[in-house]
Amino acid sequence: MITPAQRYERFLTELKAAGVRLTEQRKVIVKVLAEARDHPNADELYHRAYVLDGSVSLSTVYRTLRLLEDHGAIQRHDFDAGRARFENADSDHHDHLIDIDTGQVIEFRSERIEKLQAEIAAELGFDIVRHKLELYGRRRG
Amino acid sequence: MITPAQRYERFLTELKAAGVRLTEQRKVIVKVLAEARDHPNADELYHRAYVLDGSVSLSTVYRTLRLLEDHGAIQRHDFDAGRARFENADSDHHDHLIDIDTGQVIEFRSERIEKLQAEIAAELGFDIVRHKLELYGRRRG
DNA sequence: TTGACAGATGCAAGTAATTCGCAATAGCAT
DNA sequence: ATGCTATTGCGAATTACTTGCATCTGTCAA
Repeated sequence: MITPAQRYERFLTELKAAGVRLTEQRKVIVKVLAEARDHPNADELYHRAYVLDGSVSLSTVYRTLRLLEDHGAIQRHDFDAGRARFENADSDHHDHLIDIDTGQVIEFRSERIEKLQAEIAAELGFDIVRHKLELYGRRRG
Repeated sequence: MITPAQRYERFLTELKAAGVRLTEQRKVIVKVLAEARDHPNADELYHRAYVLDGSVSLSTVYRTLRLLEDHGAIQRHDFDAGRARFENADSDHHDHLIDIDTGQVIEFRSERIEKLQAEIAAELGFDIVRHKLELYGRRRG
């Protein structure tokens, strides 16, 4: 199991190797991302980073998010339209189940669904580059 | 196979039955939607409607889209973040495969995937209310 | 058919999320 | 330490959509 600290180091190493300048602000934002156990949006990330370092601005959060996304370090989601959410991309691929009553996001993975998707795309003459599978449900009770 | 004209009449009947006022603008917008074979966004719908009736405004397009969505007559999609697209909701449920090179949207349906999704949700203790499955792919060549 | 009125419309202004221009600042290689 | 260039914060701009308000128009009762 990878720890937040390990993930943080891994992020920095990766960025450095890519020739990215390691500014104080980027380090803080990356740290916040590495420690996130949820799927925060830009504003939430900004607030968490600001607490650690008041020199972080929202603009830089947005710029850093794009940078990290371009480097494949994080993943962007659009669960609810109008507000992107982010998560580390180092873990295995998974899909999401969103509790429509609480907004809670549950991660899951199904080999069978992955395989079926590839089959369907192949039948239509396509190769899948990425996909989005979100289940919106209500807890049984 | 339902024709655009039939779909148009069905829309009007449905709205009238719901006590919705049938204004000239709404009729034009509904007509454009009934005839759409693609998944147009608000702006595209506005332009198509404007050609038929210059008294249609973008505001009314947005207001009508929300009205129709609330009545379950159309479906909203957020394929690419930032721009919602719409389609008639009268056809059977289907998912979408988006060609990342051309933006073309292909519809498909897989019973097996639908069933798997329900199974997965059940395992996690949820009932699915709705879901979103979008495959983003590239044509084989 | 007409008249009244609640609900719908266009316009322009307002939001919310995100991006951008620019002058000041700070990594990092030397 | 120094210089070059990328990066930053700020506020303004952009995009997609929503809303306030005065005016207009379906609809229904007479």
